[in-house]
This record gives sequence, structure tokens and C-alpha cells, in this order.
Amino acid sequence: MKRSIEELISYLKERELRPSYQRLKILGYLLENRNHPTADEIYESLHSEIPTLSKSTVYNSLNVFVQARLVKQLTIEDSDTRYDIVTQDHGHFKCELCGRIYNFKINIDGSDTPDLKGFNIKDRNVNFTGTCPSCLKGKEIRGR
Amino acid sequence: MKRSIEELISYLKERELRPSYQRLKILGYLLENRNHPTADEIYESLHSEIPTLSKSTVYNSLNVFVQARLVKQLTIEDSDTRYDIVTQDHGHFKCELCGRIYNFKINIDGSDTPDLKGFNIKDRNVNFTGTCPSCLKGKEIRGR
DNA sequence: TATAAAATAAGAATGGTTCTTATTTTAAAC
DNA sequence: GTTTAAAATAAGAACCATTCTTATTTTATA
Repeated sequence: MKRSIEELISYLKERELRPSYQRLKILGYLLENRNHPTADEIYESLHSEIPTLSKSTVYNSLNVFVQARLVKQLTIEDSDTRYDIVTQDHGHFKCELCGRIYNFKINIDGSDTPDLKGFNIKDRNVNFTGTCPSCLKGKEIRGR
Repeated sequence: MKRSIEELISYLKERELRPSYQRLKILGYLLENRNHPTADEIYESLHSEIPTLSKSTVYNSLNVFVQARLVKQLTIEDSDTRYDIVTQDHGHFKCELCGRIYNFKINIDGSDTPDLKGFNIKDRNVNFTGTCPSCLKGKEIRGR
């Protein structure tokens, strides 16, 4: 269900970020599209709605959101930077066939990892790649 | 201890990769420098030794090594692509102050993760960022 | 309403990586 | 050792994701 504008404004004001129209749209997009979009996907989608939207604005806004810990930036493979509105630690699985990204629950915070004794952990990323059940099923059916 | 040329040649031949001089040097570099270097770091280092070495060759060789699963490509944050000769699953911790990358042992293969039931997992990456003990110590001493 | 600070627009610039093509190197066959 | 085909390299152009620059617009405060 779509968030109200007031909710989105709150999101930003709580973090002392000015709620410009563009920022609200970008934030709204991330809340409605939890498929870890790239900056380009966000831009392409909103650009049709806001013809004057600048790609610089999208990048700038995303960077500001990441800085404010409102959004999480993730790179699962290559230099494929994506954004996630769910900032609590969780894993990401990327299917190499269809490219879809699945979230999964993780139980790893590193505090009990001997190798990391004395380290101050700020961010945790768990990223897997492989083949999802849908694509595995497709392969089997095609007899590959 | 430096690996013999014969060992390096074996590494490549086992995977049906032609052991050109440049490839042997790049592979040797990764074995001797297990600090997850970037392509540029590898290039800059070897370039003084092989003045005609091309950056394309470094990228090409690294990509071929990754393809052959001889080397692992990792991206801990941003679009900071690095290479690791240790291909067994393990975690990486990157210090945001000094930039150093630490390896740590992980106990996560996903086979017991309910959310990933039916998935075929090919690669696992666990990446943390934060502050390492050395930098934390430095901060304390400076009274920050 | 006025004003200062922040954000945006638009495109230039940057830099990491890939592409292109001529040349060189490798390896197999003889 | 020579020949030859295939693979790899060199060198720089090209690409593209992202950042930078600066004039203009928007936001928020007084």
C-alpha cells in the first residue's frame, strides 16, 4: 500500500533532510519497489513522470539517503550498485540466470567470530549468487 | 615463499589456460600479495617490471582467472573491485579508516537457511565494514 | 514577503572497465 | 627447428556509471 506523503516527509525530517519533491518520489519508489533497483532503474522509471528529473539528482539523493542510513547500498557482483530500503541486516541472493534478487534471513553479526575480536562492525553484507528455484525448474523442464 | 614458475604453469595448465609470461606474473603477484589488490594496483606494480604490460591484459587475465575459478572477485563497498587468490569461502572486513581488508572465517553455507530452500548456491560473499582494532586504538589514544 | 541555504538541472568530466584491431606469442604438427 | 593456426597482448579508443560544476530553482526561516 502506498505511503502517504506525510509519512515520507516524516522519514526525511526525522533525519534532517529537506523533503524536496524529487526526494519524496525517489523514497516512495524504493518503498514501493523492494527489488533492489539500480540508480538507473530508479531514474528511468521516475523520469517519465518527472521529465526534468536529473540523473545527478537521483545519485545525489541516494547518496544522501545512504549517508543518513535510510537506505542501504549493496553490490552483489561486479560493479552492480543497488539500493535497498530495508536496512536491517539480511542476505541477498542473486540469480545468475534471471537476475532476480531474493532476500534471506541471516544469523551472523560477527560478534562471536574470533577473527573479528576487537573490531567495530558497522555494516554487514551477505551476498550469494547461483540459480533460483524458478530457473532451476526451467532448466529441468528443458532437459538441459 | 615464492612459488616456482613450474607451479604457476601447472596452476594454469590444469585449467586449460595458456601460461603466457604476463599471466604468470599476474598470478604470482596475487599469490605473493594476498591483500585483495585492485586491477589498478596489480597493473601499477607489474608495469614497472614489464614496461609494455597493457592494462587490458591485466583486466583480461583477471577475468579469465575469475572465469576459471582460480581467483575470486570481490566488491566490499562502492564499486571497489578487488581480487583474491583464496577462493574458499571466507569473510572480508574492510576498515573505513585505513582501508585495510581483513579475512575472517565464516560458518555460513546457506544450506540450512529456510529462505534459500531449493536454491543452487554457487558463490558466497560475506563483507563487513567498520573500524579495525588498530584504528580504534589510534582513536582512543588521540582522545577522540 | 524577503532572504539565505540547500537542492536541482544539465551537461561536462572523471575514471574504471571493455572494445577494437594490428601484432606478438604460444603450442601443436611435422 | 620450422610452419601455421589459435590465442594473447599492446595500445589506445570507447563506453558507461558516477561525480563534478555552476546557474537556477526550491525550501524554510525570520
